[in-house]
Amino acid sequence: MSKKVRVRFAPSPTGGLHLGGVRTVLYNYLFAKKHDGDFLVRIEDTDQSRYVPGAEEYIFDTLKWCGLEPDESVLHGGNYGPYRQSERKASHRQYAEQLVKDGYAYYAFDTPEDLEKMRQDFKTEQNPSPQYDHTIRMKMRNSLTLPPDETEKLLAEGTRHVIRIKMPEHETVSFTDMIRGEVSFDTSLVDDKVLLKADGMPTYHLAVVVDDFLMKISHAFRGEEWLPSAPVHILLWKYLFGLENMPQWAHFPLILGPNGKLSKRDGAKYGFPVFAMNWTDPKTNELTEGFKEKGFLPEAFINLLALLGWNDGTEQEIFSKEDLVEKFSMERVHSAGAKFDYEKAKWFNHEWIKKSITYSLQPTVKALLSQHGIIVNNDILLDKVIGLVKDRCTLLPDFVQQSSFFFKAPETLDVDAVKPKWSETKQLFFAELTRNYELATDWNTLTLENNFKEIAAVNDLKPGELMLPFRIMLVGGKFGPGVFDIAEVLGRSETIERISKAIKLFA
RNA sequence: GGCCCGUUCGUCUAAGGGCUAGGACACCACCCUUUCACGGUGGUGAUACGGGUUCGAAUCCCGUACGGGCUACCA
Repeated sequence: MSKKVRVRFAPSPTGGLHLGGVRTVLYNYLFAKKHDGDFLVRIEDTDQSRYVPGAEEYIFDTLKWCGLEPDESVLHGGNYGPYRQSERKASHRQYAEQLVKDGYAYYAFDTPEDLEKMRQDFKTEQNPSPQYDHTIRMKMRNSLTLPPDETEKLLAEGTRHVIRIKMPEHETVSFTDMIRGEVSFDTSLVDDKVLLKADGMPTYHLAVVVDDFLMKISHAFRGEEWLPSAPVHILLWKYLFGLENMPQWAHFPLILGPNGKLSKRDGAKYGFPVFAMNWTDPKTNELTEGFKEKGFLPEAFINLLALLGWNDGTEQEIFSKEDLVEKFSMERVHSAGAKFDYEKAKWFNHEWIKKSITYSLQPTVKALLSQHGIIVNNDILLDKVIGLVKDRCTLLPDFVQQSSFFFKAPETLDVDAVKPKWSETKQLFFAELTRNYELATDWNTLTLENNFKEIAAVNDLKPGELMLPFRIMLVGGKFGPGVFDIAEVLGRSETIERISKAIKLFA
């Protein structure tokens, strides 16, 4: 039941899942599946003040859409719950107390005002943001500076306090990152991070270590922004559970926007989505567009995300989820950040639409068309249409423009494209074509085209000059598949009707 | 400021001491197509800079510059 590889993804329910977040899940998922391990999701909801209602559900919806459903989570059960960090409160406190007892941590009674004062007092030009570290902890109000009986008294009275880790003064902490190799830190430069907050909730630092231990996590992967706090986590593992039980770490590079770190704002600013799915912040009512709603296929989305910072060493770029599981390797993940390129993202989607089987696109296209007032009940027809137009659709909504005219005569025709070159002979040609099509024994692309060209030849007209008008008659504009293909799908009566109506319009 | 991570075409990247630094997106040209696309062929375009090590460096080492992250009782 418990497998060798257990990885977990731990989002905080404070907003939508952006590109970097989804890529982190993806890589976690791929690694777990590749090694036939378990993929867990734990929710980091220990910060009540930043908790956003609905965000947790949103996260699971996103995972579902991407096809990255966890084996164990709040929703999926399992043997290592609870999967909401806030539900582990008691257990976390106990570990923090243990650290104090062992001399690796201490109680601190400083109020927020005290901390603010400290930052002001010790601020210099060389050090604009002084930390609560070994150089100043002996100047603060904590169980290191207070006499033991006073500490006891304060605790007994229920004075608000936190528990901080006591960073060693001069030690080098190092670990091997699966992507970066050996990374080391001087502990004297790291501050005494809060482990347990005044409200009894653990901070991420304590929670990630305790939970990973309890959940028997073998590999812990997260974004590069966590690298600076890694020494704290390494030390906690050493103090609490032993380094030999510590998971292997990997820190993924960041995904960058056009101007540095990719932000929510970049989406609106540069016109591309940054979240997997639409996310409306209930606090501000601000909408951040999603790839799903923009018209991306989930397969394309995870494909493009996977390739943003990883490749298999060959020239292959299109990977299905199964391919990715098979080919993925942590060693080939880049260490440098990758700038997101929307043009390339769209290319991936285009490739996936082209390679999609027509019937798999049916429900999506049907829904899209019905949003535009076109109800399709002929699946065979729809299938033909999708097959005809999918090569020219980059985003899913392109299907609307590319295929509505098959189901509904165009409301306006691009008359200007025809009129300047319209003539009596051309009008006569189309009248004759109509009669011919009415009587044609076969109704297929080939016959339609042959008859068309024959009549043109008889009337001493170049087919080329007639194709555009014909297209405008059927489609309304200068786009779409081959005209005779369109006519075939449209059927005899519809084709003839559109020609007749248009002739009057052009005259 | 300090600490950490990073630096190959505009962008994503290949090449982990050895032939003209390869591919993809985008862009340009041509072909195909009497629409728009798809497709095909070709083109422009990169090893941040300076030192080492070496017969030989994009690749290893050092420095500089630049970019990013962290520096909360947020994750």
